[in-house]
Amino acid sequence: MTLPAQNLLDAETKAHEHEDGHEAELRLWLRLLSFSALVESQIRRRLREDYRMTLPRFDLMAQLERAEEGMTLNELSKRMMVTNGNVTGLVDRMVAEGLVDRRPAPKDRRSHFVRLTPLGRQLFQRMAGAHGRWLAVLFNGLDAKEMETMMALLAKAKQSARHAVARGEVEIS
Amino acid sequence: MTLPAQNLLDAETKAHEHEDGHEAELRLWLRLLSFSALVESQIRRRLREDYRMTLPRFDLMAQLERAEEGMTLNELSKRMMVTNGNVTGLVDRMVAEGLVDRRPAPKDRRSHFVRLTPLGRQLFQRMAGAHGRWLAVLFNGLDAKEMETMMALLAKAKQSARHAVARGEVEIS
DNA sequence: ACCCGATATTTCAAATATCAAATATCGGAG
DNA sequence: CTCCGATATTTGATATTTGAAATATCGGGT
Repeated sequence: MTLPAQNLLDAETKAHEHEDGHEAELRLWLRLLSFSALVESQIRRRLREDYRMTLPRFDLMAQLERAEEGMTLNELSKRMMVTNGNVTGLVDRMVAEGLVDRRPAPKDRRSHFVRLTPLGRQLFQRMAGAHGRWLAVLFNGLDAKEMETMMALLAKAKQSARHAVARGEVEIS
Repeated sequence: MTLPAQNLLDAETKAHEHEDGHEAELRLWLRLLSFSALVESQIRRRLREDYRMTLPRFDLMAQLERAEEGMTLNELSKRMMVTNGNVTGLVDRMVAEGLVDRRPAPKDRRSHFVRLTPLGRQLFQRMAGAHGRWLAVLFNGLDAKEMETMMALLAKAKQSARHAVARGEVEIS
């Protein structure tokens, strides 16, 4: 049996080094979020000012750029990691603007292929060049080796998160 | 005067080693985005399922948690890196739910302080614990040293981006 | 052929987000 | 004190986003 004094000490120690227990993960996550919000706001602003383009539309076009024949809405929504309904609305507006077109899939009457129109492709190419240059400026403070390290760590982190999700471990309270 | 053949070679070389020129930055940025989207979607889901809470509301509460007396809408919007109008709407809804309260600032009649209600504070504390545990599971694959490295690199990257923004370098086409 | 669970998309309501314009107040220069 | 540029917030229009439900089609088993 432990003495009352010992119990108090345990509790205090625990509360101190605990305070939550996962400080490092939280700080890392918050820092990642604030960095990406900063970069994103800049890209958003430049796209708007220089090309009258929104970031979601640009992202969608970027997905389509390498798919000559286009891809289904489903594949788009998976790659963009957004919901189906979201992509439907985005595509609707972009079709109206002539940036992409929708056509029935040949084999499967449930699905539609979306692809860049020549206009969309042409516009995207101009934007992509500028986008790359903006990123280069924003990441200017990192050298090649640091970027490589960060790539590797992000890959590892992503793997980790994927596994946790697949195993349903995030459910553990 | 260069020969036609030389011109062709130049153009080809340029196009090849160029192709954009900033591949590393782009890949790093995309990887960071996909990782954060993955983590975010998990946190969003757990908040909804376990606490009927949305991520924006949780983020707002997290900002208020350490400010006993609350803070102005302006400070909130800066910290959350979202627009003023966005915060106005969020606070409106959260006041209606009794999670936060709004009161006039004592000195400055333009501004209002927002702070957690006792109910909001109590709820946030439960959620924050779970949130930390979710993050710990998601980041499980990184050891302490790797997290530290990533923290440092993100700090450096953020500095870099800040400087670029401050100097208006992102404007360079 | 018919049923049925799975897949692809759309629809709908509500929330979130941006941007621009409007409103209110502040605080200092003259 | 008054004007005026700066600051704090709200408002309104529109776009984006989610989550859930509805619709349509697929494809295998019977």
